[in-house]
Amino acid sequence: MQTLTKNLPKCQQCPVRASALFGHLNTEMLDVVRALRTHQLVLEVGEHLYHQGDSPSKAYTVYEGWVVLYKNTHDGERQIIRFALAGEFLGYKLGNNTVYDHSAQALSDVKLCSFPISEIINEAGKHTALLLAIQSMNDTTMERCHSSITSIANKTAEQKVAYLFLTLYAREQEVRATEDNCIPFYLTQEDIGDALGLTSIHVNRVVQGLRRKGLLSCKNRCLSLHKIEELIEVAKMDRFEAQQFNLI
Amino acid sequence: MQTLTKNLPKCQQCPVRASALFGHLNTEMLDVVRALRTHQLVLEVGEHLYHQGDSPSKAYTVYEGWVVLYKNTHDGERQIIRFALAGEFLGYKLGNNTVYDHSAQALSDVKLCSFPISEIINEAGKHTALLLAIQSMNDTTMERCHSSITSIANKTAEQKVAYLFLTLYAREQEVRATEDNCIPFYLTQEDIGDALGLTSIHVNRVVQGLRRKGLLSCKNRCLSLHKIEELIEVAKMDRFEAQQFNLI
DNA sequence: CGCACGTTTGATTGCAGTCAAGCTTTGTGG
DNA sequence: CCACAAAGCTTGACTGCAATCAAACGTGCG
Repeated sequence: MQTLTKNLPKCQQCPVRASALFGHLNTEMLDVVRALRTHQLVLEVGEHLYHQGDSPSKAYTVYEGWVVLYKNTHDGERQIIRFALAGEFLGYKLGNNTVYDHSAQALSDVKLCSFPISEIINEAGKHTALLLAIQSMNDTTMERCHSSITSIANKTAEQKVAYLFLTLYAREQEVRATEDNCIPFYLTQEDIGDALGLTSIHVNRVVQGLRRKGLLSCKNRCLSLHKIEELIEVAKMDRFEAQQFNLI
Repeated sequence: MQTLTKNLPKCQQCPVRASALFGHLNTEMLDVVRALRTHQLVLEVGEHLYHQGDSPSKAYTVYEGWVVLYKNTHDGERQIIRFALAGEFLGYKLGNNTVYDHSAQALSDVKLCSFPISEIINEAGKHTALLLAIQSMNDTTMERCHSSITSIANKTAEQKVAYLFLTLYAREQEVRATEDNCIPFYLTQEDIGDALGLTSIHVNRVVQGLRRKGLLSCKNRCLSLHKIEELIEVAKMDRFEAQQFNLI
């Protein structure tokens, strides 16, 4: 893990700002936030940002790359809780005697902006706008969690996989609109399985099925969705949710 | 839904205070909170507190009874997100153009304390202690959500059911310690199925299995766990989590 | 080149869903 | 207070989706 403290990029020109935590803060508030950002972190693929059981002291926004959050399970496997993409907020948890219930690991090379939690709290007390921004980010994460539960508990393997692809695709498109409807994709089939409660073998069969139907292609760490509408149908994603993700 | 505005119980003598959102606030802060609580609500079994799609304006703490939070699924069923027991906080979500992603319904007769969200925000800006209390409640809910995902995705039906029973039992014990290790239990087997992604028929078989092993009994809306240690083993609940729930 | 990691294929197994029907409890109205 | 309906629980037979086991194939990297 490498730490950068000099020549940090300006928040106002931040490429992920629009979709990031602090997206809808005004210029003045942005200065407050920037003052909190003490440094940037660089992680290589596979490196951990924190481990389950660590005491939290910093929160982070992903500047570039993908981070996976996971819990260790009873049988020595891992359950992936969520994927944090560019612009997203993670690690925010109050620290007195509490510890992280999950680990955070880099899925690609990752760059993060780092904020001391105690100072965030401090500033949030002074600026309602910041408080609202954080709470609103929290709400989004919570809703994603709810959708995750719903998906994992009630859908077939094909529906789950299609759903996951659609949501990752939509979230990635939001930060970096690509003309060729292709996004960088850092997950192995094992990762997908660990996120959805499936074996990588079954994920493989399902992904092949989706490919054969011409709905998507996925090679060279790059995912293309060819028929969004049909995928939404396959995933049994409801219209409201599809709209929230800007898919229709 | 009935609204009470007079002779509201004092927060300082609140039976659920210790485990409630505002449990670790000092007396002074408690007065601030009480001032926010404009009224109490009374719901009968089956009544809704709010529906998926409603705009949030109030947050609530459960004063007595059980509330179920659920999402409608693509196939017309429902996925239960969580159960809110006495002392818990729900409905807290920022309101500008956003709507609830789930519904809240009374599982028993329920009494709630009601707080305008905008005023909570206001006061949280003035009192860091309140901000921390809310954030800490948020963290707990989030962690429960993570555990839910892990349980639903990776456990067998028997493990999931045992796990759910243990957690509900522990949470209920926390507010009202019962000498006869028996808690009021408001769930049907259908509810359990909807929470865990199982059919009620399969839940039935599993519950019978646990009964036959002498691990628990459940009749007359009353649940007793006879062998906690063994249930923890069956549920594959890890020691750390069991400790968090005060089960060991 | 060879190893490690990820993907692919096939055969078999088993957990939980589905369908169908009977039983028990609860609660409501005559 | 009884009758009957509705809701919830229980049982059995059968089915199917996804796990498991086993092994081969690609591919990128040291």
